[in-house]
Amino acid sequence: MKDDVNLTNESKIPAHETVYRKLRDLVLFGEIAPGQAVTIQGLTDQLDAGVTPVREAIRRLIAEGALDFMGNRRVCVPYLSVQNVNELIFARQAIEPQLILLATQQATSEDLDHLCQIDTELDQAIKIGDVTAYLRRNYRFHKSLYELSKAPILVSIADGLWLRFGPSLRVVCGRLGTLNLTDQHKETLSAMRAGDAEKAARAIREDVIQGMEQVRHVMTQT
Amino acid sequence: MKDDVNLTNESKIPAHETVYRKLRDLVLFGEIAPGQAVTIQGLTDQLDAGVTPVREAIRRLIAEGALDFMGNRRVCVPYLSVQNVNELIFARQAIEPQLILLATQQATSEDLDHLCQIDTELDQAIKIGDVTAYLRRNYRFHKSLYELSKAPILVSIADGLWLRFGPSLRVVCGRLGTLNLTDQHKETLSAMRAGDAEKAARAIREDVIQGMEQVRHVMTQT
DNA sequence: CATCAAAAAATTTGATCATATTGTGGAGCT
DNA sequence: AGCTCCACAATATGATCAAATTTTTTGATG
Repeated sequence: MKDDVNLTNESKIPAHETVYRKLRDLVLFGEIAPGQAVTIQGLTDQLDAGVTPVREAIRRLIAEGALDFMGNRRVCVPYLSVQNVNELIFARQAIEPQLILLATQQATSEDLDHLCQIDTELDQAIKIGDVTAYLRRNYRFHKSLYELSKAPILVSIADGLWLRFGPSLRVVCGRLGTLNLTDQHKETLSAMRAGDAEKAARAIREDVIQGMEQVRHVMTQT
Repeated sequence: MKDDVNLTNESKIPAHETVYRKLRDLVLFGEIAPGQAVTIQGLTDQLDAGVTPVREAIRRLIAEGALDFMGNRRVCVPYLSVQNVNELIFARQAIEPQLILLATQQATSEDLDHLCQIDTELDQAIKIGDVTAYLRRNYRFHKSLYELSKAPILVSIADGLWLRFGPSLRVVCGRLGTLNLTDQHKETLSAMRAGDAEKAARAIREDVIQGMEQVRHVMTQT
């Protein structure tokens, strides 16, 4: 074992788990661009971890579709084809409104307050033009929202979808900036507060379509 | 390295990949029952593989939701709650008809012939009462059908769903036998042959509902 | 100057071993 | 008898090393 002089050692969570989360964030928030190769040795240096945990983390990400295993033992973040974008649009429209429907039935007033706070922080990031903060908070908003549904399988599907189009969101922001970003978060939350599940679901569908159309637009330009 | 005296060595595919597929089949076709624990050492013996490939395979299956990582480093095939079954019903209804829609547009006459052949073999398995063959061929029918859609992301989602309810299908057959199994495969194929994508999609939706209702029925009995 | 072959470097893959953690069974105590 | 505590067994985790495979570099030849 590598001698671990880390005194603040939270040795509850295994290394392959922390490596997984770090690598996942790198992909999800576009810090590793689409098309970019991911080598196992490169990650052991970058994340300061052993080779065994890194390998397991990579396998997990491949299984989730976040990484692509090119036949000749080379791994990279996948490009999205136009076809792929269309699939993602369909899948998100199919799944995420349903999550909102369920979430509306489950949400307490405190839950909605918390979401509202995240959304405020999100708006701050947009105003400053902080792309990284925007991406992280936008993800956190949706993830927190969906988890209210108490529907773990549907949440994991939605999460898997984010992992696929996440890298492209940064590309979109790099091309279009954060200023002309619009979302339907306020409309969603107010509908949820009113208990109007259908309206909240429609608002999220709008949000999804708006976001994905921007992705489609940038993708087809290439 | 373990000395490999295997002369018919198809050394193209790495060990972790073959282990993954074997283990995946074990789960998918219910050879490992829901609730049953999966130990890494148990699998190295059972599958005659090293510990490293087995570990990576397990991580992959966990990522796909086929295995469940209990906090205390114990891994097992998950039970399905009633809530889970409802989620699966929703997700399958949302995704699989769309795959049929796309598949109908893409399918050639030879594709449909091939599917028809699989379906015939499937009927044979039902008639004989061979549960294992039924499960494998039923999966193969749907998987082959969906792959015609040329929509890899949606296919991978559908595949992930099968991985979750697959183990329960064997339980269902064990409880109800194969004799009173009905499906909408013939209707689906004939609609596809006629180019009626909508009708084919409706037929598959029926097939999905019928199958999942049986699962729901058996699950709620417990 | 381009092309192809061989050597070298880098990287993945899988086995093995040391360590840590968890679960279990039994001894001893009240 | 019932309970606690400790020792032992089983298992997971992560580092390290050897082998294999792939990519890159180098050099030679037309």
